[in-house]
Amino acid sequence: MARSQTTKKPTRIQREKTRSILEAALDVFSDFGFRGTTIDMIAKRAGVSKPNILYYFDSKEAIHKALLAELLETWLAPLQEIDESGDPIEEICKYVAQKLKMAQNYPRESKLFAYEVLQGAPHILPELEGDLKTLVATKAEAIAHWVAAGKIAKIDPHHLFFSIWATTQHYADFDIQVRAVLPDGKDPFATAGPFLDRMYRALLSPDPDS
Amino acid sequence: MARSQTTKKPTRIQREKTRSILEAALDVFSDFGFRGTTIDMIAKRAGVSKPNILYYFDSKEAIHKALLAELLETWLAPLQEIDESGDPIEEICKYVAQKLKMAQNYPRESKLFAYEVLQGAPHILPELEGDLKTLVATKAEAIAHWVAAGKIAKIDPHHLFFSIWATTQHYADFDIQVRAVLPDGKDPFATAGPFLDRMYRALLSPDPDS
DNA sequence: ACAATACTTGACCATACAGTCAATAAATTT
DNA sequence: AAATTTATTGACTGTATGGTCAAGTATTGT
Repeated sequence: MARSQTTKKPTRIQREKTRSILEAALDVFSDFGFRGTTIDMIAKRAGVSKPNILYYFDSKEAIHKALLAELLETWLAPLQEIDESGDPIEEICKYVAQKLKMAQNYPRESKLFAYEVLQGAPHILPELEGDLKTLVATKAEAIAHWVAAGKIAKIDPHHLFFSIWATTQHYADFDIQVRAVLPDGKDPFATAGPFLDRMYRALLSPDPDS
Repeated sequence: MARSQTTKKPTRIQREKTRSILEAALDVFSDFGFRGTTIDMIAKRAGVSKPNILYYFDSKEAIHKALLAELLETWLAPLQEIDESGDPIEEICKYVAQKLKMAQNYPRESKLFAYEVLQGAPHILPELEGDLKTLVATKAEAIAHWVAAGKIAKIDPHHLFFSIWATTQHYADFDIQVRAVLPDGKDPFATAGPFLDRMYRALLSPDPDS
């Protein structure tokens, strides 16, 4: 029995099944949350039996953890790309655009993350207080330099990031509300792009007097 | 047996108990979500037995619905106050400040709402597509007038609301993440206030050329 | 004081669900 | 093709939990 994490190298079937289970689990977890999801839902979605799922993962929680671990890497990638030597406003706007695209193309990941944080981040609090905090601190430093050099307006870098995360992920996490409120036929993402671009350019443009 | 919604007028005990149960339920639901909450948790929190809870409410779902119904009223109140005849930028900034204060003082309500919408708004979708949509349409109209009159910059009113909801509620819903990332000793709400005020003033200030 | 009504809860029931196990089937190795 | 290892699942177990019930206690009205 090569159940879940043995030290052996995975077979072809193991790799494929693991992937398809994670894929199905992401579907279900992002819709119903951890507690709202049953292993049977994941099994049905993946087209296998429940014991088969538990042959590849030790528990429901193990699947959840695996998803979150994968998630964090891709989720933070765009932030790393912010380049202090580039043009400040273009760098930030590029980041905003990237985050919005991610909300559009990876809404399941966004919602999984939202559930986790709402819950109090039981699984990823250490990562938030560790990797994320230091990464943000570094980038906040860069932005502080831009401010000090008068290249952008005097704004708090941390709250800048919070506002970007909030405004972009909102379109994934609160998708139902956005579509309920928006006039019929108006595409959320297509119209959000220009709005956010304009908002951050206005916010960051340095004061005339300085 | 005067179980839950009979047509009789409620006794003193009924009013008090109902309130204390809802209070306890808000605590627990906002922390663990609907599925993550058990009636026993609510009972323990409220200091009564489980059957006693079910004496006042027909089901766990009934408690949840009651909370959401209450919530929506208070939640939308600040939006109604936006006054087209007032100063545009001051009206919007007042709204932002009010929403931020609500996130600070009523984080449980914010999280309850977040869970509900993440879930796909199973209980309040009708209200979102009805009351909320029309209210937003009205206020969006007012903002469109301000834009047309050149009093504020050309921005999409709907996305303006989305960004305000996102940025303010973020501090309640993602509280754990905000505190994990923010440098020690820096108060989230105290520092968010000025940031958001500045952001929306920058966004809304009319272009010099127009 | 007495009755009637409102309130409270321990014990219970039925179901849902995470996780196990033994027995079978499919791959893979020899 | 036999042996071995890997994969698969039906049937099962134990527990958690939403909800009921009957039997008691407090409160209120007269």
